[in-house]
Amino acid sequence: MPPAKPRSAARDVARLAGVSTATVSRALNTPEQVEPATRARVLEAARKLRYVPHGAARSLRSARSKMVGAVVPSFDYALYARTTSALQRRLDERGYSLVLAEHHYDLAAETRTAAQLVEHGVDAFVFVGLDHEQQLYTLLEDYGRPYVLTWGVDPMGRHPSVGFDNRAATHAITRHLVGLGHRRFGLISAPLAGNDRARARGDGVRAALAESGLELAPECVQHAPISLEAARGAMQRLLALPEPPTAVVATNDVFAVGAMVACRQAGVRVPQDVSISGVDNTDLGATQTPGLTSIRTPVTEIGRAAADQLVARLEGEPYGTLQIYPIEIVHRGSTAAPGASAASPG
Amino acid sequence: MPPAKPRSAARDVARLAGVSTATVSRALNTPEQVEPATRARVLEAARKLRYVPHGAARSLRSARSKMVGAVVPSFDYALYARTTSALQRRLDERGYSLVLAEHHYDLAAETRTAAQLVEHGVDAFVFVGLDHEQQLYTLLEDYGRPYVLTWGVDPMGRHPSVGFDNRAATHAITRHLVGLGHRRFGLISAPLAGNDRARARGDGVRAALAESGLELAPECVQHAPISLEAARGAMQRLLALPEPPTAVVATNDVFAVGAMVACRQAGVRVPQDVSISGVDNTDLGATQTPGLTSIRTPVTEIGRAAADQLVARLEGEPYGTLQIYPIEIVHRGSTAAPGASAASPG
DNA sequence: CCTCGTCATGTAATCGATAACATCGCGAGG
DNA sequence: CCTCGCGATGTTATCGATTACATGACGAGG
Repeated sequence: MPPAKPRSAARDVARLAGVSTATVSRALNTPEQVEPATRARVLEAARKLRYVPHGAARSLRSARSKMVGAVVPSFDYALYARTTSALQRRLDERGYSLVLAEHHYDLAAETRTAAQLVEHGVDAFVFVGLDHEQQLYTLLEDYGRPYVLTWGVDPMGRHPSVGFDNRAATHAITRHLVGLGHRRFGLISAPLAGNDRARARGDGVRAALAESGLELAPECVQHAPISLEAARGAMQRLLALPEPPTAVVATNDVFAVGAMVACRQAGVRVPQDVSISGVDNTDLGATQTPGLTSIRTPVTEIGRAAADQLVARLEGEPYGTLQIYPIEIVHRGSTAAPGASAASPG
Repeated sequence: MPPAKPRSAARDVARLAGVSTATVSRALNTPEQVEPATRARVLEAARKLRYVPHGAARSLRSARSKMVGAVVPSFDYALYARTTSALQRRLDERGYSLVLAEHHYDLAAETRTAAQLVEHGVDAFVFVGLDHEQQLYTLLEDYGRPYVLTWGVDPMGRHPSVGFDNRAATHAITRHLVGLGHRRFGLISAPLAGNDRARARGDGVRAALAESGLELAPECVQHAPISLEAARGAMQRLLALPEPPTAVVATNDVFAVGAMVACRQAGVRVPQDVSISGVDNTDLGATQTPGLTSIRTPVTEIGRAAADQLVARLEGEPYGTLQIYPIEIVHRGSTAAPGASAASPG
């Protein structure tokens, strides 16, 4: 490595501009406090020296790093990526940076990661879902770090959250399927441990069925890690049942597409032999043949709202702690009345 | 916000353990330098007080933040997400954290973002592709920050890079299609500005065609931003040509799937009427009907190798600056001889 | 003409961990 | 028995920007 040119410090800028380091700091941070002529000299000097303030020194002194941390389950799931992208854009507009980490659906890892980020001086946090270790909340409170939970709304309002009603999402889809005449349902869901979204979505299915006097047979419920491959296996098990379901509700699009793949391979027709629905309305589902009926979830809205709330709190502006966005069914060709001929293509 | 409990500092741990702050620091960072009994007392005290070292103070003094920054074009493209995920896991294993940012295919934004991260004390950088502003390299050199370019390999070896031969990827696919008997080709590519991957992939197509005395008609080349919708439009334009191509090479799977959607809507059969191929071998392509022929690219390998190289450089270990991974065609049903009946399903 | 307040700027303490240097104690070698 | 050396630990200067406080100049009001 070539010997690094020593970075310019506030001291160098001060010398060049003929002022003190205090004035440099003021010219950059509270420009209205400094004579326009002086300010101009300082800014010019800073530009010439390509001065970049030393963030560590700044956070050390001012206890502010202008970094927001997001700890998501996985980068790999398209939805979180979209939300994170929206989050970053909005933070960027407000002069904050995003630090991103994943915990691979391990809540203990999530707490450890958050601790590391606190160590690095991250000012505020975004988490996914409502299920978290008590220890995480303790950490955040001890260090006075604001946070927002996303993708779910805390019914008790104990934690600031932005999201939508996960239960309502699958409830709406299930009602739709019941309305089409389905009576025997399957459910493909993520493991429930530490995943409130999966629980709420499962509950939505059960509640909608109960309203019509139906229920979910235990053998018709399959849990799988979020991957196409696992979902394919889950669907294969459902198809192998003596009396397979005529409608399968998947708690997200990845599961639903995995299920469609399994049907294709088994020669089971969608939607004539089985209807399949997802949640999240991803490109993956939308481009299948037939198109996947799904629920549009407020992916980018969540990211933006989380950013707005955190920045507001950090800057001492007013903010609301609970934001619920509406969802919407997107009908495509993967759902139809049982035994019907193909629905309009999606 | 409840009044934050003042965070425990090294001083508090020192007091509780009956040692000096220097010993606390040593017990945590260079444990072999401290008496086992003392070390145990310190660690116990740190645990009790839930002590988290102050990262800003540490970086200020030691000029090390243990953070690696990755600036990617977009979180939204599944491939970068996979690579980033692998990168983060490996960094985590080595005791580093990942700071992630996106630049939305804007190289000036990329440089600005990197400057911000330097300001926050990020130790080393990962970038995507070979095209970057000279100013970015200057910044990195001035501040002595190691970096790796990913997803492409620098033929001149001027910059450390890990990736694969983008040109070879489309070259191989095009040769395959020529071998099947195709003579009239289409290309759907990302805009070339600031995107060396797109350029290399386009070159690969042209080179393979040239070897068989063929060429790409100008009207058969479509540029589009990376989105399904844009790719659909591009394919519609190709289909509207007086003499549409019988084989369309897309420079990534998103384009290819967008093209398949356009065909479906236009009643054009894949692969009988037109063959379509992608690059990157994503789930999106793999689950289409028919399955998309694509190129498996070393997504996770790139992330891991980038992490390994940077950590090695930061820790003063030996490292190689150039790593090229092999690629592989994945044949599925979307490619066949022109006018053939359906190939084996994918 | 003198005093006081205000605005612009300088001076120096400060944030918390690290690391160079100082010190202490103990065992080995002369 | 004394000294030297080394390992363990303490003391303190330091990283760079911020900010409380000090200073000095200038103008208004008595």
